[in-house]
Amino acid sequence: MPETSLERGRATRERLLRAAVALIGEVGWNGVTTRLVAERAGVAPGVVHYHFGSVAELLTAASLGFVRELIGQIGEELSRRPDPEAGLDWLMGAVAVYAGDDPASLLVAETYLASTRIPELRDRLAELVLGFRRTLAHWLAGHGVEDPDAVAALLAAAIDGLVLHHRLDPGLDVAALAGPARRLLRKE
Amino acid sequence: MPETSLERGRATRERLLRAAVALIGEVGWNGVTTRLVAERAGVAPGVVHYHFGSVAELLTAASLGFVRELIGQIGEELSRRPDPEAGLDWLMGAVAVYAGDDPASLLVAETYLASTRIPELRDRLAELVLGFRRTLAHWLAGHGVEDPDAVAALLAAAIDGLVLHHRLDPGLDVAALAGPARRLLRKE
DNA sequence: TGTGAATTTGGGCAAACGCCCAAGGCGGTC
DNA sequence: GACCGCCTTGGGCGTTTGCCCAAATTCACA
Repeated sequence: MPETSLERGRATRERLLRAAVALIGEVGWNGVTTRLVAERAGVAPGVVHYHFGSVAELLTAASLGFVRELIGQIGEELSRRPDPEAGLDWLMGAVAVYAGDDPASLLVAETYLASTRIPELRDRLAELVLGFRRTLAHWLAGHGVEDPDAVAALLAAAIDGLVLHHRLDPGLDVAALAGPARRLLRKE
Repeated sequence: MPETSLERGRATRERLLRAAVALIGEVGWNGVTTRLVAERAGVAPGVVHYHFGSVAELLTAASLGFVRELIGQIGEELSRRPDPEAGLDWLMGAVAVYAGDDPASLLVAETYLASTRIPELRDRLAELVLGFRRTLAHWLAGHGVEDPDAVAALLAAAIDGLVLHHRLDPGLDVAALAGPARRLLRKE
């Protein structure tokens, strides 16, 4: 299996990123240590600081990559729905699937919080969230919803908030909120 | 100023709790250390583990106390409003005041996140949030809003989500969202 | 088969961590 | 004034942390 050093390096870097994504959700942003992520990736501890300047840098890259992909997938799913009502139903259903204690939900929450302490992360995350809100607003506007920007901001915030609350109250029936949420789509 | 040992102890404990509240917002849950909180409170490091079993215990007590008071104040303010529309306006205005990077907002966010790793904290926080949602639902129901429970859940989630998003995008005009949010209050 | 650049190894370092504890105040009670 | 219980002090213990680095390894290429 011929393999150049560069390719091996790239593959190792990728393994570190994947290990970091998994661990942020499992043990939290501050729980991910040099040695832990190295062990999970199956490499020696020193490798971490060869590929990344610091642990924080690794975590930043890993979390941003994950959030970017997640947002892209949501946007794609929404664009497939025939109307905003169907989109809202799907959205609430998707949020309901995440109990709030799954690694994906936790990673997103951890990233939000960590972004308050890491300027670089905050700026990049802000771009992503802003882009998502714009996508949402554009999609709403295309279906005749009034005040699409404001409704998009409310929906985006509600989604993130629901993930947090669902964790605290697993009995919360998120999917059932789609009905009242539809009121946001109606005209004056 | 005659003062018994018990009174002095109580005062010190209170100082530690206040210092912890301030520091959680400033440096984050995991950034609060034994020595840091002791220095802020103006006491020797050993005092922390005399009054509290562990640092986590101190942080749990401090954050829960703060959130409890905050929720109580919000509920009180809402009950003073003549109708849900006015309440919503006040609520959004209050959220808008918090830029998301103030200690209070950060403390709430930190507490949410920490609660995913500390069962004791999660249970107590869940009680508080559930209570707030019930207060909100009761207030909405009293004004003839349909599906008060669902609307309360959506509003509570949106508030927390907006605090997070406002931090990422300081340009977000939260107060302006009150208009579209009113649609949630209307009858079918 | 040798050379060199990229990658990997694993131990080492200083700093910071939570928690502990013997010793020392500091009032209120006899 | 001696005692007693509560509170406070500040240093110490063992552990873990991020990051470093000289040496070893790997593989394409000469």
